[in-house]
This record gives sequence, structure tokens and C-alpha cells, in this order.
Amino acid sequence: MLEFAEVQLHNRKTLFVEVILPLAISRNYTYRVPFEMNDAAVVGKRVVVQFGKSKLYTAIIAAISEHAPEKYEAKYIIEILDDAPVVTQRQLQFWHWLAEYYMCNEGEVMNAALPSALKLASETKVMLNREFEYDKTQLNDKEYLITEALDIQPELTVSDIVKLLGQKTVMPILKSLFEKNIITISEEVSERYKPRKKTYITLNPVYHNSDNRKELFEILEKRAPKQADALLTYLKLSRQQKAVAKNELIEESGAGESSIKSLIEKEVFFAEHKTISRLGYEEDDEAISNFTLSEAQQLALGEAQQYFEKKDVVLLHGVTASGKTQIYIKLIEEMIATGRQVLYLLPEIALTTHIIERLRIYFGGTIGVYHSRFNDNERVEVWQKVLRNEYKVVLGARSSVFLPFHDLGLIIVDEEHETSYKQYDPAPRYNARDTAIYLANMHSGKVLLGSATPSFETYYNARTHKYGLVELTERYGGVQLPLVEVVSISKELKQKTMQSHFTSVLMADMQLALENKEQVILFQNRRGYAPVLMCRVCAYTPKCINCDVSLTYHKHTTKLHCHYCGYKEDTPSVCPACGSTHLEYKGFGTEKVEDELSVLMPDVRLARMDLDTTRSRNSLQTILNNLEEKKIDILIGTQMVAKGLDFADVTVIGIINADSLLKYPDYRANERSFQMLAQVSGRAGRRGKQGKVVIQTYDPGHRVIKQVIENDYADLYFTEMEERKSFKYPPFYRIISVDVKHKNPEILYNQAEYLTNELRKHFGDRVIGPEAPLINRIRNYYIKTIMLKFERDSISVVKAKALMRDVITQFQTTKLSKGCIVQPDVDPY
DNA sequence: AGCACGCCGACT
DNA sequence: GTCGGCGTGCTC
Repeated sequence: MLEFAEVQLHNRKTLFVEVILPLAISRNYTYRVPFEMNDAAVVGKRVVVQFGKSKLYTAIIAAISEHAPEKYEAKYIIEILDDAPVVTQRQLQFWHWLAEYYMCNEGEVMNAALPSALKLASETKVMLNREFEYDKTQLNDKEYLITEALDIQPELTVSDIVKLLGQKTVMPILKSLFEKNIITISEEVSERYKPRKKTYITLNPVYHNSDNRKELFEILEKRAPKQADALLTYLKLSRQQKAVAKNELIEESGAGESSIKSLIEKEVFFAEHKTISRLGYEEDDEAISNFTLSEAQQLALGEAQQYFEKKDVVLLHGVTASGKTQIYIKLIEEMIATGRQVLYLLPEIALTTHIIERLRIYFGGTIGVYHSRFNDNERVEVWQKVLRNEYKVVLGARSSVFLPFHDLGLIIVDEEHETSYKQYDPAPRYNARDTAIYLANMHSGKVLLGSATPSFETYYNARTHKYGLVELTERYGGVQLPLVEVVSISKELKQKTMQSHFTSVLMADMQLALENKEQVILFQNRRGYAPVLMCRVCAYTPKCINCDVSLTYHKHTTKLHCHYCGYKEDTPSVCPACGSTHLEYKGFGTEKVEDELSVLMPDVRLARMDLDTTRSRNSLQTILNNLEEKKIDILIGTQMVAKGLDFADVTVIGIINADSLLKYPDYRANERSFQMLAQVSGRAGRRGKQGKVVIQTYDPGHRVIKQVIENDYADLYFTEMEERKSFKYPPFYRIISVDVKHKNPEILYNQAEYLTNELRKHFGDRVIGPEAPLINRIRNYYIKTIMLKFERDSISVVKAKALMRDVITQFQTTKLSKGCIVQPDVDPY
């Protein structure tokens, strides 16, 4: 609180702030700044505001003005949370652009951009105002309860109070207490996340003497063999690494918490609690293992650098295992030498410790990592460090484009073709690759897109000289491309040489690999056990009650699951339609492949990698570690296995059924299939051995399969581009699709038709549809899709979007559209 | 997104 | 006669 005299010194301007609220609302709102906060009000800081009757939100100041809004009296902002902005001006500009480009609200962008710890109103701390005397008799029951609780416990969070009162709406009560000056509300970001402690074990120096150690060991072996094991493991681990963590020791030795505890009590071990960074690594870093670029890499690097003189974006098209990462590292080194920041984007799934470690060796403490497996405290930590310029390099997934960079000199987008760069579910439906190009431009920085199988959009831009194009056709270290063999499933079925889903060719190759102590990866583009349960008599198939999809049988739960809404039900033993007991599984997924293989090869160590087995925080890493440590012989997985796996001993890759990829009803199906198959194949026989890829298919003559065998990306590109052109698809046209949803199918049908006609009034035959998507009902909402195709180079897409926005807004004000959800998706995948 | 105001069914 | 269902409209 400022003294009266100080207030007088202030310039008593009346200030208003326009704030972005973390909500899906179409505009920003303006609040008044209390005089004493005038100086503290800065664009990019967070404020607490009341929005609506009772809700308090953390909002971001987007603009400050001295002019009062005309038509209403502005509410006051309640508090300014930050001493310095947490969002930069440039970010706000970026958010604004993103909302425009992807046709969503700034609030939705804010939600995607800010770690929730920076916007959680419910985690706000509440405490008593010590400087103020108040009369308890003046309080109502609930207010009294809160003050009583605060007498005992000086600090409560809003969610604590929710629990205390047993009701959800506590904000009005808190606000009234706040207004009566009884409580204060604060949110100190720096204290919001507590440093993580980790316990390290060290050996009592007495036992550095080998005689003492021997003596101890003999005693332990007799009396406490578990403890002896723990000691041995400790000695092994301490030889390998500088510090031994307690949890690691427990895991490695299998000794259990209690054994370690008694060793600590006996003063054999010392326990040391260290504060470590939540980001999972310590400061002490080994020296850098210096690599040298191959001639081809050197050449490619030089080309890229030359292009950067003239172009903002360069595509590095390098075959799998051509050593693109080393080129990235050189470019990063160069950029950080100039003092500018670098963002290295990777698909979520490729962000394994493998790549993180590799880069950490290079860049040590200046590299930050940011991805969705991080919890919020960790994300805030990275956010703050980027903001304070403590990180020069950030390695991250899609959402790291939202970090508060100051001076981004270079963005690398690895595996640029990856569809996971596009966010679909909550708006903003943004593509991190495209967004990165805009972001780099804002910083006058450069973008390097890397891929073995570039997206056609990118390749087109490169071929038409919008981007620089660097080709790297040689695999690093002279590793040969794998041998690809296509096997006809129908032929083997006729010959009766199939064993369950495996052709004799694949079986033989797997066996050979296993005999040589090598590893195998099997690729099946579908998770679950069997996609559907079907009645053999009446062909009945159980469907989800909320969605227009067949339920999938999952063996571990023995239930039928819906992959769209998570609905589960028990597997029926009789057909609910005709009463027949002849129910059978049709189709097959990763789980069934695993199951059948375990029957065919009972002694082989199998593992499965798909969405179901990698859901938890560390399970993916565990699978990868096991693979690396050769605890797995055969890994069966979905698309996940195609990404970022780089293991020396994987020599055979089996694609169980290529047709499931090829017959996808999507104009990108061929592009996708090629990418998929090329990526999967690229996993075979990297360091030093030629790998083998077996593609099982019903259609061995398929054009794309031929192109894969010949690794002929260019041929694929040219044939596909002809079709893209004639059928008005990207990259020649830009697509904006609009999903219309409603619980009632008839209303939806009429409204989608109406909206389509409205759009057609402006855009003519650029409007296609409405069409029912492949899955026309999800979570009880029926869906229709309207598609708009805009010529790439003629009418301004910016104008078109503005017009679309108007049409949609207009549509939503019509009474008939009640209950309709309209979701535009710009550049959909 | 929440929350209130508002108009139609099964209950003290 | 009310309690309460969620439909729709607004929030600076």
C-alpha cells in the first residue's frame, strides 16, 4: 500500500487495461486499474480479474489505454501478480496472429501457451491481512469458518477453501473478505513450485579400504544377503557414474527400501539429500565427444548456410540415418555463439532420453527441454529460464513454440512432415511447423526443416525456390540402406505357409535374427487386440453408445473399448442381436500380434509399444531402455516404433499388413504410407549392418510399395502432385474445413446445409459438402464437415478467413443454430 | 468456460 | 402448489 503523499506523486491518470482471459470467448475485455497500481500495470503481466458474477481468473494484460470504454463502467482489476511481464510483447503479437490464422480466440491460444501453473486461479494462496482489525461478529458463517482456518494455518489455497466449505463457488466469499480487507490474495510464482530433492548414496570412506570392505562383505553375505547385493550393486554403479541415486540403487539391486535403510543405519552408506533440477540432470558434465562431419554432411551444412543468406527457410532432405542431427548441432553451435536462442522442435514421441542426452553432452546446462510428459512445475521452470535468457537452446515438442523467447535466431523442425505437429483437439488447431516459420520471422530468425520424407507442402515450397533445398542422399558412416522384400499374403495363404499373421519369409527372417542375437521390430498400424467383435450368424458388431465406431476388444481388460470417448463395456458372450454364441474377432491389432507370436515363439522376449502401453509418464522410456539393454527380442508396435528408435541391433523390421495404411480414404494416404514405411524401414540395420525389411501385403504390385522398395521419393512426389493438382488439394490449394456438431442429427443436417449455403454465397464452388465424416458421431455429437478449398495464390486467404468468421458469427446468431458447435480447422491433417 | 435467468415435468 | 431439468445469453 502506498502512502497518500506517494499517491499524490503519481500521475493520477485513469488507466484501463485490455486483458486476455483464458477462455474460449471471442474478444478481450477492459478493466480499470486502481491508481496505486498504475505504475505496476505493464503489458504482459498477469492480473487477477473478476469475470462474470463470481469467477476470478488470471488474465494477461494485452494493452493499456487511458480512455474509458464508452458503454459501460469497467470493473477494477483485483491484483497484479507479477513484478515483471511473464509474456513478452512479441508473444502477444504471436498469439494474436495465431488466433487469426487458425480462426480461434486469443484465450484459447493463451490456454495452450501458458503452463497452467501460471494461470490457475484455484491455486492462489489466501492469507489473513495482519494489518487489519476486524469484527468477527460481522462475518457470516462461511466467512467465519475461513478466518478461523486461517488463524490455525496461515496460508490456504483456494482449492483448500473449496474443500473446507464443501462448495465450489468460493470466489464470491473470498472476494467479499478481500474487499473487507480481512484477507490478502497472493500468488508468488517463484514459490509455486518446490525444488525436487533426490537422495544420493555414498559409501562410508572407511570401506574405501579393500580389507574393510571385504570384511564387511563377508558379514553381510551371511547375515543379510540382500544388503550384500545392494553393496555390490552400489560398487558397480559407482564405477559407472559419479553419483548413485537411492531409487536407482533400489531398482538395480532389487534390494528394497529396508535393506538400504539398514545399511544407512549401520553407517555403511551415507544418504545425502540434494536439490536437483526438475529437468532431470545435474550440472557436472562430461567433456564433449567431438565428432567430425562426413564430407557429404559438411557439404550439406555449407549449402544450408549459404541458403540462409538469402532465404528464411531451408529444407534439409536427408535419407534416414544420413546424420541430420549432427548438422543441426553444428548450426545450433554457430547460432548460440552469436548469442541468439535456438529452438529445436521434435515430435513428442521422438523426444526420448536418447536425443536429449546427445544434445546435453553438447550444450550442457544451457539446453532446456519442454514436452507434455513434464508436469506443470517443470514447465514453469523452463518457461522462467527461457524468459530470463538462461537457456540458449530449447529442445521441445509442439507446444514449445509458445515459450517466451527473446531473440530466436534459429528454429530446427526435425521430422517436419510429422502429423503430430498439428494439434487437433482443443483449439488452437495449430501446426507447430508452420507456426515456427512465422515465429522465426518475427525474430528475424531462420528455420531449418529436416526430414527424410518431407511433406509435399514443404517439398513443393523447396522445389519452387521459396525455401532453400539441401539434399543429403548418403547414409552416415556408409551404412547401407536395408534390403526391402515384399511378400504377398494372398500367395502365402494359398500355399498355406502363413502361420497366423506371419508369412514364412518373415518367420524365417525373425528366426535368423534371433539366432544372431539381434532384435526385431514388428509394425502393426493399429492398437488393441482385435478391432471388432462380430457375430458370425448375423454380422452384428458392438458399437459405442456415444460414438459412431465399433468397439475394440482389449485383452488386458477383457472389455470392449471405444478409442474415441473411452467408453468401455463387458464383452458379450452371446450376440445381443440374434442370440447366437458364434462371436468371433475380426481384424487384429498389436495386442493380438503379440499374443499370437508368444504362442509361436514361446521363448522369445516380447514387448509391445502403443498408446496403451506408453500412457504413463515413464513407460515409454522403460520400453526403450529395455530394448537398448537387449531385454527385448521382438518389439511390436504402432506408428510409434517408426519414430526416433535408433538401436544398433535391430536388423529385421516386419510390416505385418501394409494394406491397412494404403487403403486409407484420404488424399494423403499414399504420402503417409510412403513416409510411414520409409521411416519404419529406416530403423533397420543402422550402425554397420545391413537391415532387412519385410513388407507383408495383399497387393504387392501397389505403386507406393514399389516406390518404397526403390526408395524413390521423387517419383512418389511427381505422381502424387499430378493428382493433388487435378483434385484441388494442397499444396496447390489451401484447405479450411469446418466441423459442425450437434446432438440432434436432424438439426445438424439442416444447420450444416444452411451454413454451407451461406458460405457458398461468398465462396461459390470453393465450398464442398457438407459431408458426414468417417466417424459421424463422437461423444454423442453428430458431425458434418464442410470443406473450403482456396487457390493458393489468388484471393487472399486472410480476407477469406475474415469473411468466414463473419459468416460463422452471423450463423451463430440465428436462432436456429442453437446448440450447434462450429469448429474451423485451418490446414487440417 | 461458468453461471444465472427462464420456462416445462414428478414430487413434499 | 414447488424443486429442478438444462436451454441460451452474457460476462468489461
